[in-house]
Amino acid sequence: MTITVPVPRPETRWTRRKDARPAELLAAALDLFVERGYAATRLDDVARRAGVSKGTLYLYFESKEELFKAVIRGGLVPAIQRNERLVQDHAGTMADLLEKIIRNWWQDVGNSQIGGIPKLMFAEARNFPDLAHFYQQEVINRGYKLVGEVVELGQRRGEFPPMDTEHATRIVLAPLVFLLLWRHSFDGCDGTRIDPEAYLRVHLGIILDGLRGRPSNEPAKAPRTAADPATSRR
Amino acid sequence: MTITVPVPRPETRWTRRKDARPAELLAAALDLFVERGYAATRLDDVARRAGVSKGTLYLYFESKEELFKAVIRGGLVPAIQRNERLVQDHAGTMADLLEKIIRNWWQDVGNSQIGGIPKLMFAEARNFPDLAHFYQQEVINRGYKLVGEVVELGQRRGEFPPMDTEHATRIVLAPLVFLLLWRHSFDGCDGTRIDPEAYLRVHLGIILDGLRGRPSNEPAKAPRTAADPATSRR
Amino acid sequence: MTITVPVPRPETRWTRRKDARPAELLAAALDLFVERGYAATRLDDVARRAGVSKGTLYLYFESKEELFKAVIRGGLVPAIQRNERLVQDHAGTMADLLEKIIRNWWQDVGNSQIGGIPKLMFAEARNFPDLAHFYQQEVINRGYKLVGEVVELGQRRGEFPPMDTEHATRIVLAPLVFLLLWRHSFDGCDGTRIDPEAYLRVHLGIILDGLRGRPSNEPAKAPRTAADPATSRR
Amino acid sequence: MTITVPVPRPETRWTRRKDARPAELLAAALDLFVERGYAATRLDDVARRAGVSKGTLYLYFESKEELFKAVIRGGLVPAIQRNERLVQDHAGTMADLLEKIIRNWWQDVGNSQIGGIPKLMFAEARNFPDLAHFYQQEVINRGYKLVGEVVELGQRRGEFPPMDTEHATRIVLAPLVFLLLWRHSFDGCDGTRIDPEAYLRVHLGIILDGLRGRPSNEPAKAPRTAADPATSRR
DNA sequence: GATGAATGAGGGTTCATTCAT
DNA sequence: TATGAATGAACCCTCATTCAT
Repeated sequence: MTITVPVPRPETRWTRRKDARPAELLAAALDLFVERGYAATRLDDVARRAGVSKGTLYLYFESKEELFKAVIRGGLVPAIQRNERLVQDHAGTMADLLEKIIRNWWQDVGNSQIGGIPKLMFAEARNFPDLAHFYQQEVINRGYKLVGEVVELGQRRGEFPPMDTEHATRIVLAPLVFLLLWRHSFDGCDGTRIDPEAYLRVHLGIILDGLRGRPSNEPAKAPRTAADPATSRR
Repeated sequence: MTITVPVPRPETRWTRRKDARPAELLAAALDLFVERGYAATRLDDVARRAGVSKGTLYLYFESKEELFKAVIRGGLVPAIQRNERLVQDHAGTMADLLEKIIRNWWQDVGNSQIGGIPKLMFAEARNFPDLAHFYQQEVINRGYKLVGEVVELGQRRGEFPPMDTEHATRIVLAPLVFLLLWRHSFDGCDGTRIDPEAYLRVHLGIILDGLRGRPSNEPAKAPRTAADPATSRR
Repeated sequence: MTITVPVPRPETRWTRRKDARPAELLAAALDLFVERGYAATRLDDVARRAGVSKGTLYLYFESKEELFKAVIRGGLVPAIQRNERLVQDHAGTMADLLEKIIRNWWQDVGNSQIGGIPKLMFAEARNFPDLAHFYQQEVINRGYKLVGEVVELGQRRGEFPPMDTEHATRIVLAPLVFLLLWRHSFDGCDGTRIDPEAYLRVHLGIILDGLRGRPSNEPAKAPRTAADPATSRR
Repeated sequence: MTITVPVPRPETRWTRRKDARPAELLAAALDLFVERGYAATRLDDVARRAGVSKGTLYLYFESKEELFKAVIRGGLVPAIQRNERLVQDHAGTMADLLEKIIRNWWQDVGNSQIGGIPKLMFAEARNFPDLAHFYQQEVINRGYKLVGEVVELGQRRGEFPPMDTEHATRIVLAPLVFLLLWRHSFDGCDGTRIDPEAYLRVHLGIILDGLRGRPSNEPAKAPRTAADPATSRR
């Protein structure tokens, strides 16, 4: 019915195809929400950043709250799904799997703006109970289950000793969450900047072997020289 | 307008020595800031909760921002100081010291309202750079240094293997921060509730020995009270 | 962008002869204006109800105000004209004529949506002076003159006693206007619903007996169909 | 508790006692609502007319809708009550009573701004169902009952002939309502202005002669010469 | 002629802040 | 010191109107 002719459209402000708008708006909103928080973000600014007028926002989102929800919904689930597939297909050790998951997750989430969503969610969970519920179902619980399965499988295989898997899973996840929060709050604020690669490497090392290290023969971790992680653990 | 009869009224609301006021106001403000976040907290509510009128707030704090800063400033420093003294006086193993610190900290911070401050600070750090700076100096860095010294000393004494102490310290702290954030956001929201005691115990266990546990013969760590974790985990 | 294939599509929505459009739009607008009032009616809704897009409205009406005026203008004049002809052609008593007029008018106006126009006009007269002027000229004055002539003729013929015809005419009309307003506002709102037939019958009875006086024992007025009112009133 | 000293207060803008404010605000709101209708009335204007800022409105009324409701509530009920008492205490004929009621009502309502409320209510009843309900209960039904009792008593006493009292009551009231609406809409718009006194006199004459029937030969009503109404009916 | 995405002025509402008492 | 009425800037949201397609 509608035929898009290859004529180069002069890109007037409101000739942009409707399909692109929501994504642009969500991107702008994500930026600002992450940067300033929910309340401090003015829809005027979101609109301006997306290059549209304020009213246009309301063609696509019913309210600020709905916009917020849409940002949350679109943001993290895909990254989780990727790792869910990874877990199903993985063949090697659980330690390797954990490393891969962490690496993936950092690539997908840590380096992009959506990594700022958890900060938002922690801040606003009590103000938006239904949204918190949604987030817990779709992000937290799925991520938790994902890692939990790895931990549990590791135990069953004898790779990890028996333990309280529920809490152990949380301990595995906590430093990842912390890193995200840090990056979107204090990081660089005082000159201090956490190097994510190194931080994650150490996290993995500690998770696997603890501060006291593996009494076995090989060195758990070379402090700060940042040996090739693949080497340091084989 | 209101005529104060010269009868000595020893305990009316507004006869209270003014010294108590700031603390009452800060307590009320803390409650609400923690519960709702900075922007969503109305000074009206703070005043009402403190049992004063809105105008009175301005006798003690120049603005909402100043009130917020005062809340943050007053919040965590004392808890840190306690542990700083603990480190200086400690005699036993670093593992024991770590356990004590965590326990203290949970007692002081985890169970009180001030435990909600980190959530606030993460959320608002980018909106209040100077406050973030203060918080980083007075809370984060001091807490970091505190734990960092323990880790480092553990290494020098040979209790811990050599490692990247800076990141290791963060990995030790991250689950503590996470627990605080969780309690003031999602905890109980979905029926899921983290049991702090158990969580911290597992945390300590993992930190010290990792998921893979200590292959040697001695029990990883018997967290004070609890049954042998090996047991408790089936 | 949209390419119309030369296949003759005989009855698509937008192939309709443009002559029908204005009437459809006016009908939709009338419905909504009557239901919600001028300000609360959104052009979006008018367009949707007429099955066109919002922009199309502006092909036919310069503005919301013009649309409103068109609705009002088109509304009642035909009904008035019908009765004007009736008066000219009538042969019998004035009482009969009055009854016929009232009956006609209720048929034409009372049961249709245009009966809601007076409510609109009373509400908006002060906001649209020129429209009020038009309405007064074309509807009120003509209706007034119409009934006034009947009253006056009745007097001259001796059918009615002498009286202040101007106000008497208004008194004749007022209950008719009231009925219209009622139907489009409170009717049925509280369970109370005025039965127009009975109401009009009583009105006629009162008006006539008032105008003519009751010569004494004979039944006031037997409105066409209905059971003898004397009976119907116990 | 609060002692109002007789010192002439310099009448600063916001020293005005809180007690006076609501009435001032309601008066301003009434004026504007009546003049422009509900939607077209801006709270800014209401505030300005009352000599306060917009925010002040919200100290006294939760929303525009509540303000509207308050205007309605305060407006008409007292006038009704006055006539309710009148009915209870009345000793003479029902015709006299009706005349008094109409006269009172015009004094209380017709000449003041609150006479504009019915116009508002008819216009907005469908948009505010709960308000319509309230109005019907507190104003319409009470007024209806008031007049209905007079009519019914007149019948039982033989002063009026038997009739359908329910509708007859409405026919008595309709011209009164009409007059109010007229005054707040078209009156004077086209040069035409209804003289309330004369109009009401004629109304009464018609109603009574209709209700009582003409005793026979005496002239019902001298057209527009405005004979003393007391005379014209005895 | 018809569309519907885009606009932007305008109004209701909130709330930090002020200040006469 | 304490009050709380008053302020007014700011923000969310609506909707009549426009215009490229």
